[in-house]
Amino acid sequence: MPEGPSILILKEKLHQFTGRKITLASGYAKINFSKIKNKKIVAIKTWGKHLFICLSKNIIEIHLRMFGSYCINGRKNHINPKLHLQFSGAEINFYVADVNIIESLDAYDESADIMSPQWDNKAAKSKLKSFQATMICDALLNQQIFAGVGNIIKNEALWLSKIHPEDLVSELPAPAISSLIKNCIAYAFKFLQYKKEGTLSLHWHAYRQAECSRCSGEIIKKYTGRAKRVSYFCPFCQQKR
DNA sequence: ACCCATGTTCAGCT
DNA sequence: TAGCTGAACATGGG
Repeated sequence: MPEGPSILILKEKLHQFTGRKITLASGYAKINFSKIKNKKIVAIKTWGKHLFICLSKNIIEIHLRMFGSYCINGRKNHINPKLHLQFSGAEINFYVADVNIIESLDAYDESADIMSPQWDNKAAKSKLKSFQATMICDALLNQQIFAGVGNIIKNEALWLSKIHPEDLVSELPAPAISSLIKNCIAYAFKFLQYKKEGTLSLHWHAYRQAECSRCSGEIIKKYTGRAKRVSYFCPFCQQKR
């Protein structure tokens, strides 16, 4: 489910619950349910792939990881919710998610969130400078630099900027870095739009593609970087430097 | 039916 | 000791 844009959609869907009281909270999450029972939701926020259900005192932090899902005003049949929030005549269920109760959002720097109006290009460039020996495919997935970027955005942004996923940060000239950051943000918002339309996969240029939509050459699938995450790229358009 | 994947943490090793 | 790697988690779609 996740990647920043999908979490933003979740936030929008949960907006209707602001001001509402959690009448009952349950699930197999290892949290102190008494901290959220009978509490009112004051805001729904996000940072990267993290969702925050803000109460007056505490914050419920949810991360959907790879397999997480949710159901608003409904339940899945054969799976127990990690977190079930009951309201008068409404409910929210989260499945297979990481759930924590935290005290503040201080640890989350909004200027590193690719979907935030606070996003800061210069800060990202400056952080990248301390990752010279890191492959760009890994740097893009670093949530401290690009919170919200996942494997789809990574692959598409690299393709758009014609950068090889295994290039080291040190090998990339400044204009390439600028282009990559620009495309990253721009594509994240395209992702948001396509996801809402239900047309996300129709717009992929590299991710899970067989053929490059620019040169018609073969797209390579390779496990790259420290994280050994899949990169899809066109070896012709995205030449190694 | 099997394989794979929009993610991250952490134990355990060198 | 610090840095790295693979395991672990766990579901659903192709």
